[in-house]
Amino acid sequence: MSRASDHAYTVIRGMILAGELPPGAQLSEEALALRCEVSRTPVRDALRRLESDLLIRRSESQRSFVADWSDDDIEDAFELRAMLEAQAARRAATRIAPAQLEALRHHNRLIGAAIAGDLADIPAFLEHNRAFHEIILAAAGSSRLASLLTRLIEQPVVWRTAQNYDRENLRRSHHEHEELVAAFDRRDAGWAASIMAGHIRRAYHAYLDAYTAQRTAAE
Amino acid sequence: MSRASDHAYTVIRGMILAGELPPGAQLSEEALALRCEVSRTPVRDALRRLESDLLIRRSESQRSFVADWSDDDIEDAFELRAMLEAQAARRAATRIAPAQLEALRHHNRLIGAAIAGDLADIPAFLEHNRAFHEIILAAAGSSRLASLLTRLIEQPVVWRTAQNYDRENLRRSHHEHEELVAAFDRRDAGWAASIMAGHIRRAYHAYLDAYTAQRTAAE
DNA sequence: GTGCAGCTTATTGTATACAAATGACCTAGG
DNA sequence: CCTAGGTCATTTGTATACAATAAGCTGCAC
Repeated sequence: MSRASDHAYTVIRGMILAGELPPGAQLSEEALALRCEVSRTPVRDALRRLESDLLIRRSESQRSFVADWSDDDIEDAFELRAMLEAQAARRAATRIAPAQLEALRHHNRLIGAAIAGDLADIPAFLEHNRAFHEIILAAAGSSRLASLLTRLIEQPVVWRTAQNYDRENLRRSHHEHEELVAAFDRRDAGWAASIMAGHIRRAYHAYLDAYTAQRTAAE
Repeated sequence: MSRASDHAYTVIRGMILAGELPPGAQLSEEALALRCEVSRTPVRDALRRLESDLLIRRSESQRSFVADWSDDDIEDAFELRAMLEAQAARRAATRIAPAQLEALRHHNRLIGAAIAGDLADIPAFLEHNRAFHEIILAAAGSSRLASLLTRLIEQPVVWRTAQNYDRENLRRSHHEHEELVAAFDRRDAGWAASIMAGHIRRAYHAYLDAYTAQRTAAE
């Protein structure tokens, strides 16, 4: 979209993801406009988009608040994501182009490289992981599915999960990607869907472990 | 939302659903503002919402067009809807309150009444059918699921389907609702999900039949 | 002390003017 | 006749002023 509106979207989204705007905080259009150095109009636009991303919720009187997620909400989000990503993998298995398959192999090789050293390169892992899943979503060839899924991925909780991955989970994730590539190579839709569902559910439990550890540590 | 913006949303949405704005038509904010007798600001707001509903698509240069749906798109929408509504039924089965169960029975009785006479009362059928599915979605207790599903239901194609239901499909729909109530009554999540998935897929084929008949008649 | 009424203030909704960008058309040159 | 370039019209983006509405607060009555 346009410059000012995009800028506002990126800035506000960044502040939410960074925790600068904590869950439950009220958002004033005027304050955000000052912060982003644009007028209220593009800020309103950005808020609507963030609301559709479920990063913001609005009260019945149209005031905006940073969404806060209960444990049930988080489980719910992972459950839906598992279902939809599995469906994406199912569709992709019979539609994926050779070039896309090669691109998957490429990104997973780089994921392997990122986690190979003594200190894992988490930003590189995240980037190639994102690209990997994006290719599958593109190969699924369903704009509706893509539209639904982008509302569930890269949300605060999901985004933070990988930050807390331990070495074992990084290795498993890399291995599951390899299995996905194998399933795509054989054009086995059921296999691809099963691996993907498990892949997301494992990520959920990895998140739970990390989150529980954090909460315990905070006490 | 607010008065003018809501009004614009309702009017534009109505024009699209009624076919007054045909698929592929370009939408000018100014023209719609005149038509709705409001300024461009609430029209822009309404267009963003309709875009998020997938009723409108925007070109890369931000111009708005009425979305047109290929046969694949339609199959895709029904497939996703079947998956998500089945998930809603699965969750609802173990969470539904006695009062909600009774409300389901109530609406399905009225559906039965609406299709009992020689001439079926389609508006009543649609209204109680909508209420029936809405109760299940509420009982599922997942705002995320609700948010995703509302983007798929009541879209042009889905909406037109019931208009073309023949007596046999109306009767089947009523019967499937009864089975859903039975599954909820037994708290059988798997059963409820299966019935719901079949319910939506049957609706898809009913749509296909009606659509094919229309196309054949048009030649 | 509690609760309600009315006012004050903060916040969002709408209209309008203007700026920027895009697309179409038309003309000039090959 | 076709293409390239530029100009003009159309359309969307942004800023700002003003209107409407909702939240919060103060003070009064009970």
